[in-house]
Amino acid sequence: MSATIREVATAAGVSTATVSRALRGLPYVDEATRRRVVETAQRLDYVASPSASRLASGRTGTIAVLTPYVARWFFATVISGVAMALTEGPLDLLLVEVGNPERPSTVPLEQRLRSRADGAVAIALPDDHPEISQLIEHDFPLTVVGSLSDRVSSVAINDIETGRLATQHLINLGHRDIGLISGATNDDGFATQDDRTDGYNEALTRNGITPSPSLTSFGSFTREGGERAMVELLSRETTPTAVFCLSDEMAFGAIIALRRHGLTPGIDVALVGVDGHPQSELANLTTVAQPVAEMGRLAALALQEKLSVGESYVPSKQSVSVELIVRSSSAPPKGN
Amino acid sequence: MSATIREVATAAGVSTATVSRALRGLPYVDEATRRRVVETAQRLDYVASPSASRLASGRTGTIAVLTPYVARWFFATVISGVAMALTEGPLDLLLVEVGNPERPSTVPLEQRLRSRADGAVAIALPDDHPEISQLIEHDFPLTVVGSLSDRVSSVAINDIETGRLATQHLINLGHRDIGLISGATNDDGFATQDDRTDGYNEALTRNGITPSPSLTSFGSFTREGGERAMVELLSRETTPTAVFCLSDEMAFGAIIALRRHGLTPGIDVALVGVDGHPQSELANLTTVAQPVAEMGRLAALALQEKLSVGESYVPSKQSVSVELIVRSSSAPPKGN
DNA sequence: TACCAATCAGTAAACGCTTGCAGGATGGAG
DNA sequence: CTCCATCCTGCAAGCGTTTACTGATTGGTA
Repeated sequence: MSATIREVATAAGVSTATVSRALRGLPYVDEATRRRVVETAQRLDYVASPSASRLASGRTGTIAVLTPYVARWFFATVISGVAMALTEGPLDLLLVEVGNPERPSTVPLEQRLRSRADGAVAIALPDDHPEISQLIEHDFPLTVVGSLSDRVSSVAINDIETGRLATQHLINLGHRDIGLISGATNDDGFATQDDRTDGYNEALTRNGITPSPSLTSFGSFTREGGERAMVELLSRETTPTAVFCLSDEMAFGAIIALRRHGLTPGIDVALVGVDGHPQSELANLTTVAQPVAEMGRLAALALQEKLSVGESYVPSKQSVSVELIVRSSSAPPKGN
Repeated sequence: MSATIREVATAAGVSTATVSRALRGLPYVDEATRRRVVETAQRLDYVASPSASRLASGRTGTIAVLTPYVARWFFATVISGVAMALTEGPLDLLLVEVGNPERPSTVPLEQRLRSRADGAVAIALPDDHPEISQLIEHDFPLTVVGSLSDRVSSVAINDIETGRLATQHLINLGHRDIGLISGATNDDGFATQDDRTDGYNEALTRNGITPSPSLTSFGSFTREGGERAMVELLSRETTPTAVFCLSDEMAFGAIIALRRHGLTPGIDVALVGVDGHPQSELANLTTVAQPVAEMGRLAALALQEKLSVGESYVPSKQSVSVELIVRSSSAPPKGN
């Protein structure tokens, strides 16, 4: 195999303790000795065995990313943000699928992470998700992105404001019958969804419009779902002149549905999404953009902070700002 | 902390060796003993320390995914395919950024992986990429997806056929001046790109059309790049009536560029992409679709096969089939 | 009945680091 | 010149598993 610390020690004429200290930049090592050790290690192509140092030190030097999906844009982009933050240091990134309803896991999350990662950042998983909650109770260092939390550090946009912003934009354009394409129909605590919906309702109410449940449908945050949801809205008694989609991907689906019905987004039905998805420009989609990669980076940094501070760490809530990007999918209603 | 194997052993009234064997399902342990051990382990909430078993066994139970990008659709989707294959077993997935020109790494890849993963699957990295090549020379178990290789197992589409298919489609529609939006301008061995280009040239030649370098531009496989490349093509002396884009994302950029110039894809300029990107439907983009997630899954399976077989493993080349999906972005030239 | 193969279980030696502890220099202060 | 704090280094005890080996049963066979 590869050289061991003992071989390096022998070759450099020191003890393994000194090699260990020298290579990790610990104090109390003579500069000349350190140079000699480093040089020897290089010459022997020595790299410390992670398993051995993990076992001995109790630290794993890896952080886990917990995500329900890895290929969907939002999730993949957060992951890349985390990766970005990590490549600065020597930390490993362990990818763990969690909370994907289609592929439930058999082993409890806490057990899958124990002695395997020093901490984790969870993507779009609320802190009351069963597995996440369990993790927190075990005092597993955690940071969440995509939802705010009182229990652990979190990075997210203000979802209420986001909903308000998008809806107000449509109202300003003159729309009154504003539909909503939401996510999951079962209301099991998906805060993001609830908050955006609250913002939507708030904006309506504030402008003297009574929210109507008949203008809401659900698209499970997927393109296909968005398509179905739009079709459904189009088949309701009163059809909206504008629709607020809780994600760009659902908005993409909505666009496709409109097209199928011979309708044009922005002409026949105004559309606003959320995300700032790369393809929103292509789709001419008005959207409330969030700095997704940056959110991942911030979450990773917060986690590292927590890991280095230890016990006395105080959870922080970072709320990053969104930006309304207006494109031709949102325009005044036909009459105007 | 958590229970150790010794505590379980004591509690179950056996030796640690027996616990180890019982829990891992090894033979030569009495069924009654095994049950007792398993039950005890469960009761004590025991989970074997990965570091310890890795150190003792020499196996890491981890496979690394090497990728230049984690957020781009193709890469993210391959990763998800790998993850899919891994969740069947107890393997960890280590995510490693490699070969992203914008963020070069300081430590040699081989050292970053040594004793850290049992094997790796590399995404869209040719087997003659410096770091990958070095890995292969060190006999590090590797599988590549996105390019075929003679040195290690690989999963990919037939890129030549892909180029031919797309180009022939355009020719069949009646086009003669068929442009090409390729990837990187510097020809450092990106086989995928070269092969698709070969297929393009072949199709042209076979139909009596002489390929002209003045109809090629480069978009670095990004949307922005595709946009620039299209703008450039539109400014050439003879402008193509159709353009073959080596990726859907570049085609998206091309569409945007066309729109800026008041041109309509499929009417003024026919467009074909490669990938089967989820948003290709939204963009009405004709594309040569590849089963990306499946490719990731196959690569992961091949790697596991290699790991379990060992020395005598013979590298395999898996060529998965593509499918031309025709949409309105490709239509006969205006005159017809 | 004697013998052997197959099963089951335990002992203890790795695996390759980290780190508490202690000892030897060294140099400045008193 | 003595004393002490500081710096440097080595010793050796873990860290928690895995896995040869060895030994003890057991049951089948000749």
